[in-house]
Amino acid sequence: MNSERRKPYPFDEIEPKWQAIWEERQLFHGPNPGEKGFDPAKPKFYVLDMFPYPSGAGLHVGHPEGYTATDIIARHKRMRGFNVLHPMGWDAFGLPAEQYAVKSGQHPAVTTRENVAKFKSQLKRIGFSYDWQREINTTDPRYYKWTQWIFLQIYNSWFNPKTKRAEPISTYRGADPDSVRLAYVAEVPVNWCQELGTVLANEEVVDGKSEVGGFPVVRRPMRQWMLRITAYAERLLDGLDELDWPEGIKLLQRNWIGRSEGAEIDFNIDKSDQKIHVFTTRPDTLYGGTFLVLAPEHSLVDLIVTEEQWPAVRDYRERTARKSDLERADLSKDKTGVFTGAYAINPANSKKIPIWIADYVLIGYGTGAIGGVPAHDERDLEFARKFDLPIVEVVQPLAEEPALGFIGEGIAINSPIINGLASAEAKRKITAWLEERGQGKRAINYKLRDWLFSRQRYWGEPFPIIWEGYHHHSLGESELPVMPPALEDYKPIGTGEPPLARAKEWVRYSEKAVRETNTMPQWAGSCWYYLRFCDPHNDHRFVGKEAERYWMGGDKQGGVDLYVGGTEHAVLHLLYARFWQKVLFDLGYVSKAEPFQRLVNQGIILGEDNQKMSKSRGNIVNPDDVIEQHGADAFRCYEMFMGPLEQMKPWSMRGVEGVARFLARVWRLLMTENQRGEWELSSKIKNTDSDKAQQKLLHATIKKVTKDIESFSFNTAISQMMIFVNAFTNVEVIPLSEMRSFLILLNPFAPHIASELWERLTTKFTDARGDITEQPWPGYDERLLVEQEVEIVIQINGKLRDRIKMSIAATEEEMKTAAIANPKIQKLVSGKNIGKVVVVPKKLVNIVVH
RNA sequence: GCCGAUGUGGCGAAAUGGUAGACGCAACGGACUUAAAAUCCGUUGGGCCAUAAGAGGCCCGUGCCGGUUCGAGUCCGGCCAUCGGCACCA
Repeated sequence: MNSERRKPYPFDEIEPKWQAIWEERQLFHGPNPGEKGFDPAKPKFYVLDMFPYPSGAGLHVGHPEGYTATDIIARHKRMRGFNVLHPMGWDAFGLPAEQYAVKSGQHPAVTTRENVAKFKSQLKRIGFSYDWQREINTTDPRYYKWTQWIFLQIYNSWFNPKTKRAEPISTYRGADPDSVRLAYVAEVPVNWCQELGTVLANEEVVDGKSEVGGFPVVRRPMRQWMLRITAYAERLLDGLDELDWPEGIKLLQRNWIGRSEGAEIDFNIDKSDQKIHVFTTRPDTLYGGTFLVLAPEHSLVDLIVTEEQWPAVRDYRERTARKSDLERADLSKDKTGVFTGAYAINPANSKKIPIWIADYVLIGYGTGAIGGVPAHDERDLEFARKFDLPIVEVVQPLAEEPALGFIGEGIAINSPIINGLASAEAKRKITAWLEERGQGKRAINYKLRDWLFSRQRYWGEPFPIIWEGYHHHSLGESELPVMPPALEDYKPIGTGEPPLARAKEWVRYSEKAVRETNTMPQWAGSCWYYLRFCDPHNDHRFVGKEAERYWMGGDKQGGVDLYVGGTEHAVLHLLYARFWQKVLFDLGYVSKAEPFQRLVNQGIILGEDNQKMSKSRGNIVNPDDVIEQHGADAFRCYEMFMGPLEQMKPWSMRGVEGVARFLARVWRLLMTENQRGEWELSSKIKNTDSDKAQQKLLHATIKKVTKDIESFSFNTAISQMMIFVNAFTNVEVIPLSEMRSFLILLNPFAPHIASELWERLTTKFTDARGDITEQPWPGYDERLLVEQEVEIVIQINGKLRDRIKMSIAATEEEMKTAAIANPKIQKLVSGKNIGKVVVVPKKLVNIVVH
């Protein structure tokens, strides 16, 4: 006897069978315009998953959560007559493959190929209906050729502040085009990670440590490629309003962009021609400005510091430079700083105020200089108290509270020009006053920084750039793709020079020119992959015009109609991709300014212990094991049945079993086991009419499942299907057409079992043709859902007291009369005064008594 | 510190301002079986009353406190807790 427990239904046979059929018939290929099989009458629907980084660990249960949701939508939309684009690919440049290469000497491409193969087989095993003809891989030269090409478009563009659009650099009339390109080189303080041997984007640094690996990150000035994303700050912010995204994600992006309105004020320096520009959101507090603070790295420091103060300033700057971001941001520590010896003139009252440097002022925000207003800013107050600087109150709070330390809006005091004005008015007036005198202007500031776009890594896209001395030039389109050289050693050099610099032959481009040796960050490939999916094999263009217009165009709905993925990309990928899309839009290459019309985030799946899954906790669930035991359909359905998609929720193996039982019940509803232990179609299935109650249940089920799919309530859709199946256990006759309709509803969730049962029905009955995937989605008849009799709830003062059955047609008056006449109610209200009686038709009667 | 999300049985969760706990898990009881598994049937928020039994009845209950309403898990105000994001952003 086989010791292995018998499978409750033969998912291990039918799942591979249907996966092979789908592949062989290429059922899920969505044709492009002009392609064979393209039907222009069908509306398009582009449903996209965030493509994975194919790590060596393989798929975890978090990936298929979003993927199952999009698969349900994709299968549903196809059955509703849409031409569906549902692709999958690989975001395969990245650190793990490179680090493995450093250790093993194996080329990252080999590791990547293996990992992709594993991921792909795992995804296929779950039965996702991807159009595999459109598979892409960001590390494929045929793909990154176009990533490099897009970089060249960015490099060869500038942002025209008049039109607020990117334009070809040839339209720039200034002297130095290199100073305005959207891709430029700058010597900037960057996040340098010694351990990784590379610089990182702000977005890749978490709590002063690298997001990958958790290694310390320090600030260090280096020459790097930057993308001028700040030029798009306003448009990136405004564009959010029109998007159908979770408000929380929009907010994260808004906060990341961090728009502040205020003024830039020019302070003259005593005994110097230099001016210090200061950004403030509170120009109304100018009279309270009793000192200035520059960031230690501020370029004016060298010019204004007095001889006497120079040693202290130099010392302080050195100490600051050594600090990691984490140390510098440590709020618990005291404020530190050094007096420069120089003084500025407060333009409001012409008073001389001292200029300090302090590391609580950041070089990266605003102008890297602030006006210290200690009475109305916590940090300035702390600083002033520590160094005994004067404090002047200039805002009177409206409520009874002390003015000192008050940071809200109130009434201006001790400020001759604006005394008595409310803060908002005071801001306007003082800004206008400054503007008249050429001492300042209205200004908007963003937290968003330009995007540090170069990395000192091997496993990334090389830049299509060459250098002649200190001048960079772009390579021609015909020279793409620029492929990385073969290397023996992938290790970072450690000095900040990229590993590509080792390939001396490759670096030498010509007599005079050398290649850029930095590579692009991992985000580059994912910034435009959704475009490539529209036309993945095009050798002449990054995406064909017609294909782009068809899939990414459209009127109200546009671009990717539905994008599903985790919140971890809220400010990284999703911001970068929007930025590239806008540049390409400005240059006329794409139809829409926004790539992702609708975004849905799936929640994190926790381990059974309610903790985040991790190797160290040993609570990781491997999808392969689940599929082995319960089948892909059960796996899919469980992932959807766990709870609302967006919500964080713990895994439960018991829960999987429950859903597996449901699918087994579906199987046994239509199949019985004969003497020889073979499954055959149940003889109870008859091609006859269903009874009233069954009909009603079916139509209620169609309605609920349809609506729930549309609203992403997959868990309740499955509940409804369970109710449907439960109603048919132990019935004598199983009506064929009801089962047909039910299988269609089940198909997006559990496509293998639905396909198999459909096929088995079709071999015996001739009422339908073709595979289940070709069937149209069933409609429902609202009239069948209407009850003849409804249960009316009777409440007294809002409390449930009794229920009665009444005809659906009962009038409000009849309901009221029946409720009051009810003996139980009579007993309860006797001796009391009946007041208002609220009647909700078909639902309830509430009697108010006192 | 600021911003956001979430709080409902033993557990995952359902509930257009109108019967709280659908559906599933777990648990318990029963049928089938030599036995177990599987399957099927039933019970299952808490407390109290009642009864030979079967019914039946009452009170409390959606994090806490208040409010609006005939009626609040749902709306409003204030708190608490958990999770996530940002964090000296001038």
